[in-house]
Amino acid sequence: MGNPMFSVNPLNDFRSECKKILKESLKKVFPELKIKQLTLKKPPNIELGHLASSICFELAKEKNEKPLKLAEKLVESTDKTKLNLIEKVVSAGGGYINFFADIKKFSALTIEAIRKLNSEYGFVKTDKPQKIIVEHTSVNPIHPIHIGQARNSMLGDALARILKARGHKIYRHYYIDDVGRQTAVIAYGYQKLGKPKPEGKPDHFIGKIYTITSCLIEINRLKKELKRAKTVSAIEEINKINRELDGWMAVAAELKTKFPKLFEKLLEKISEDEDPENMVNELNRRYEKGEEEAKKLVREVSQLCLKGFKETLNRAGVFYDSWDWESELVWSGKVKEVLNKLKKTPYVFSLGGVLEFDADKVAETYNLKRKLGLREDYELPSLTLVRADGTTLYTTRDIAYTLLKFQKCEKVINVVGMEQALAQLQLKIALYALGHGDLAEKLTHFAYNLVTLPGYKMSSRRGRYITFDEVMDEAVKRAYEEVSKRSPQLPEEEKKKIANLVGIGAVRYALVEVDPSKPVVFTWDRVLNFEKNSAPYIQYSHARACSILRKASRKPEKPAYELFKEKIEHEIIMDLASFPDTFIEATEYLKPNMIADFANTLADKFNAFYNALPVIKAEPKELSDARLTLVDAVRIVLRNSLNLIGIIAPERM
RNA sequence: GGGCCCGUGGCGCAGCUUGGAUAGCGCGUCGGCCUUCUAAGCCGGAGAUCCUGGGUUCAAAUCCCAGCGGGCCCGCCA
Repeated sequence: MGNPMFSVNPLNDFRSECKKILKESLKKVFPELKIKQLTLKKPPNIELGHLASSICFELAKEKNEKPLKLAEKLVESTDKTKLNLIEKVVSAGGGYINFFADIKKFSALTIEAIRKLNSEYGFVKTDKPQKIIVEHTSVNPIHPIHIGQARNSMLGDALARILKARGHKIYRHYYIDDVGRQTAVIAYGYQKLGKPKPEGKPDHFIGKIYTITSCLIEINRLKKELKRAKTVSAIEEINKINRELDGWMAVAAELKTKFPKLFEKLLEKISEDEDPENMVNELNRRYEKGEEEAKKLVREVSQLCLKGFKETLNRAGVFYDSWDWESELVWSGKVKEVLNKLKKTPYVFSLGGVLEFDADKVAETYNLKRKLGLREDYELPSLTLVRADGTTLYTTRDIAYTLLKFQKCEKVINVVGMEQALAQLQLKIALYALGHGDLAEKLTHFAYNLVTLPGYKMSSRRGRYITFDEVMDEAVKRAYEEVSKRSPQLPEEEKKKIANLVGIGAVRYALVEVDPSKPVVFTWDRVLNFEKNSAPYIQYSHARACSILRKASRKPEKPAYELFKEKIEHEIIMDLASFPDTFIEATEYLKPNMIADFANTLADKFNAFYNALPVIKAEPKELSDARLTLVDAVRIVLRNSLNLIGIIAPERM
């Protein structure tokens, strides 16, 4: 047969051989049987075998025989002369067929593949590479990125990394939402303050102004509404407004204590205006129209904020290929164009001066409900496309943006919070209405759940959030203390470098490790976890592997893999061989958390191995050599898997 | 009211797409291990109606139906 010297997917090689052998046996025992797809799984315990088939359970009924009897027959009829990677085949349990790998050959195949492919091991290339845009983060440039939004960045960046490793051409896009009322609010406040030079990090500075301005405008608006309600004595409405007002007054009090100077100044300046809310709306209208003065103002604020974002994201290891301004879509007429096309369809209607899009009708007409996973009797809400004052809404502009994205790629992945699921669905349906059903099918909403603070939701408008920056600061600080304590001999520069990649790694890991569909309650000890099931734990395992290799100070010359007799060694080899499988699955199902999980499991096993068995001093030397190659392979796979989720693997810590 | 998502030891999670052998892991807890390659570590113990009830199946944490609990959405916000 002739084994190749190395393999891109050792487990798959073994699995293929098992399937082939099993198929031949089946053919021998049941010549008339037409064999469907065989799936082999890992038994719960490696002592039972490396792969197992449960086919006999299915066959039992049809053949009217006990599963175990069938398994025994099939095992007996295997052609032992054809076994290569397989050491033996046995029947077991109630009727499983278990395959044992030949440890010597399988280890050689796996370890040599890893050491040969090195930084490419595991990253099995797709046979249909695509151009894919991953749009992620896209935080509005009105306040710093908070820890909830950081989940978006971490997931989006990890997705981009794994898809790239899979062989796709990836473009990372940041959509700058500089159009809309929220941006007008911050621009208004910034102007009222006389366009001040930022104190501290610009996005943090902007964030304070935004929250205070937004709060003051809200209070002003509610007070007016209250007055109006009182003139008509609408009791229920008065109560409702009062409750809301109380809430905002509490926010105002909070903000006043936190930022007294800024608060006082903004209060004074905003009080000069009779109707600040209208000023904001006016500014929004002027910006959409592209009036020079408005453009200059809004862009100035946005740029300031973005400067802060870039600093934060670069620090976290997140970079982009393109920063797309939403305003460009409006000014270039792309939004208008889309709107005109939509108006020509039978799905757009005018209601009280606003333009509405009848998503339900489109879904009915094109028979989309089943396809989109909705019940037939579910009525989709309509989508407002244009306000009474002629300005557009976010999703309207997003339709134009989506079409623009598809000019550059074949597939779009939007990393957007789960709470926007309906809007993302309406966007998709709008594409069908425009005759771009083909594109709609290549548009993926990668949804993730909220990060909440214990007891309450984060709210940018209320200034209640924990910033990504402060979380990273705290994590790096803690990592520094830890490194200083554990490795005082290291030079200061190196300690800082390690603290940085460990601290940030911890934060990244904490945010990708959980299934995106599950909510995360932010607690400091969760993100600052430096013990098991954390990036530092995996990084530490990697550093330990490096340390062994460093101290060995010799190349493994004659590794004798047949000397791997320990269960833990076999388990590690199996894990290492499985990495390509895990990678492919994580990529195809868009599950970056699988990678985190894999790395953690491998680190666990490696630490158990580290503790139980000597490497450098193992006897005979051929075993020591074999273990050295195993350690080297673990080192490579830990590093590769960490890199996939944007975490750096240090050689010392 | 309707839609989407989640529900696994005291707490936090994995497993569910593709049903299969004793349901994995972390925190906490109890007890051990630094004169041997970094103790950010390792080993062992205690601890589970896999939300409930039906159904499908030789086999259900996993698939289907109904219900319960929690979150999110249903805006001329994003």
